Amino acid sequence: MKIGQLATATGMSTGTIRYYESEGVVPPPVRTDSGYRVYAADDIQRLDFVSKAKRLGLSLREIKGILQVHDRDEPTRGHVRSLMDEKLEQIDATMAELAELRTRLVALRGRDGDTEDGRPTGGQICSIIEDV
Amino acid sequence: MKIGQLATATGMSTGTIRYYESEGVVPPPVRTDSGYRVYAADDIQRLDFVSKAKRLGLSLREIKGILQVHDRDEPTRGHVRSLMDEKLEQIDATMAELAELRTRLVALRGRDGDTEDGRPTGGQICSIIEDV
DNA sequence: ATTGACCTTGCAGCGCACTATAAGGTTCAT
DNA sequence: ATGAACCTTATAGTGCGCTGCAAGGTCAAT
Repeated sequence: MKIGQLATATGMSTGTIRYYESEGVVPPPVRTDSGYRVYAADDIQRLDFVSKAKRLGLSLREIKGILQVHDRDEPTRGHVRSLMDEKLEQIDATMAELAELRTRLVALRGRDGDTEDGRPTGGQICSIIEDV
Repeated sequence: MKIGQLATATGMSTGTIRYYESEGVVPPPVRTDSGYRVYAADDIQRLDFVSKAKRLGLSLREIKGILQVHDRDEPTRGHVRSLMDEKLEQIDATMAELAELRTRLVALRGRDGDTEDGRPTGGQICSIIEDV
């Protein structure tokens, strides 16, 4: 299988696959005499794994980490579980931040600090933002 | 006031202020004969405005937009309100996405697809991720 | 006159995950 | 033999908001 076919099979671009190789996410494949990359069916699975992990919000760096554990023939489950715990914490933190921001925005949005024509007083730029 | 004093007054770095100038967020100030930037008290207020707007999650581009409205001597309130409405929509969308991701992560995390030692079967890399 | 603290410019680099482009080589069918 | 479709590499650019550096100019005090 050449890189174009692998790209079609996985829904990625050839550029992305080469980029993953440069980042060590996929190993350098065998080459033909003329230098073309040659892939095996395993590589489809590996790239599908990358796609799925990405959809779960894991970064390339994190995915590379999981794959390295796997490539060392160590079990990945524990590693992945703690990664997911981290992700969950991050998600909760982000959601809390967003919720707070939302509250602030809603409160400010409804305020009526400026004059009738929407112009603030006293040289302000926009009291909705400035009176925090 | 020279740029260092303005930086101290606003809690920004001189680099940031020069960057803002290059991006049109603050206008090019008057210069001394030797080329030093000279600022007025107004500029502190403008930069404080930028800080506050950033803390509300507005991008520099959006902040620049508000300031341009203000610099044209038009009222900013309506503009800022609709910007905030956009932000609120974005926040809600992001939070919904995160909530869904969270649900998926929690569900997957607790699963028990791999064998006793945390190793998946059938050549998989990590069934927690792959069995989606 | 020299030190030290400030100021100037322009340009490069960060992290992230790619995408795009140029300039060339290969393979296969016609 | 020619063309299309594929492949190769290296390099640069994207968006965001800065930060850091080098190489020099200025200003005030000593």
